[in-house]
Amino acid sequence: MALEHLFQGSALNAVDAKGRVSVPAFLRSVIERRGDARTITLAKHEAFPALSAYDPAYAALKHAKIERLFEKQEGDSDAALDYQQRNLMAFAATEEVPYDTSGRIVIPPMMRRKGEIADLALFLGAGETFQIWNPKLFLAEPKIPDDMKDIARFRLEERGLKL
Amino acid sequence: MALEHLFQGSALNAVDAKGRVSVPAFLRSVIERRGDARTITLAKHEAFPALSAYDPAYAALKHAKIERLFEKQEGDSDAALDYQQRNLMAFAATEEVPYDTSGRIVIPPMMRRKGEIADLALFLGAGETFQIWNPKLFLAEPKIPDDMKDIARFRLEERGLKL
DNA sequence: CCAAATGGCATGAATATCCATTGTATCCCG
DNA sequence: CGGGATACAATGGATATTCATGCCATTTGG
Repeated sequence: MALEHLFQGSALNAVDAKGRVSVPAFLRSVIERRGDARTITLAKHEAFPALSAYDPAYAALKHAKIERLFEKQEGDSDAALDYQQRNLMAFAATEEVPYDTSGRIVIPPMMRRKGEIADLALFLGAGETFQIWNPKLFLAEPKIPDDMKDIARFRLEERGLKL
Repeated sequence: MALEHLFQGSALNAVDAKGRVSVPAFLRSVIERRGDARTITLAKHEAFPALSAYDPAYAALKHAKIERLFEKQEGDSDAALDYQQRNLMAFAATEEVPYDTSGRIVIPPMMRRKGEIADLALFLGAGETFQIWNPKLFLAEPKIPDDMKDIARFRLEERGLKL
């Protein structure tokens, strides 16, 4: 059980007033190699103030992971509740959005709020999934090691922004 | 689970103004024997002021290791955070670049900065991966034994450079 | 009928692809 | 054993494509 193509790399793109943003081409190419879809599922990240994003192929894998975890925990007192919550988290709390011919998505208002996305979106490959951050929050996040933050610093600098 | 073909040997190639550099043919042949890809993933080396480089086959191996480790630790209090950090380190902090028909890659600006690569690139086979150094930094690195540095000295001399 | 959302097009910059030249190691035949 | 010929590798430069993004047109829903 493993996905063949992995998301990697980073990019910083502009979010316009309508919440539209280009998904970097190198991430789209992974989606299109994994399947023939042109959609992205967005979710609040479990651990960070950011969005987690993935394609339909990963959604199936995610489901399998939840099932497996449940089997492992079976018998634990709160396993059933945990299982329900994970499923809701994975499916109710997500939104699927298509990207257009030029590779742009509209971040739905709820997700924009949950991920605290403003006018810049930092895309980070994370293997099976990728993440979308407000670069400001990424730099402020204590759980992110400092040398990782260099990615954001570099991408901002590249655009002539410093923050 | 081990890769059959290993990177070995050394070479010193020129980096042009656009950041283009030829990947030595003997390294490319290993990549192409491991899989059918023609891309290289670049990362900052964990211990040295240099770049670590590998092919998609090795990236998949790395991904599998991270997943297995997580499944083993699942339930531990900080397993989830550890997992997230490992994934970001392995995938967000790296960049995948294709090489063209003549075997050249463009070192992305961020990697060029992280690896402190100037106008010469020293390629060193390291088994499962290979490294790309600024030869000047290689010679200056205290953790590298002197007889290893003879490789760089020889390659420089070969080009009529001394440093 | 208006406001907002969506899809399509234009542009400038960044990127990739192609072609040409040079150098070097190898091979073959004299 | 020597010398030329040949193939491959590395590199420089020019051209062609692609990407991100602003702008405008069309649609949709209230």
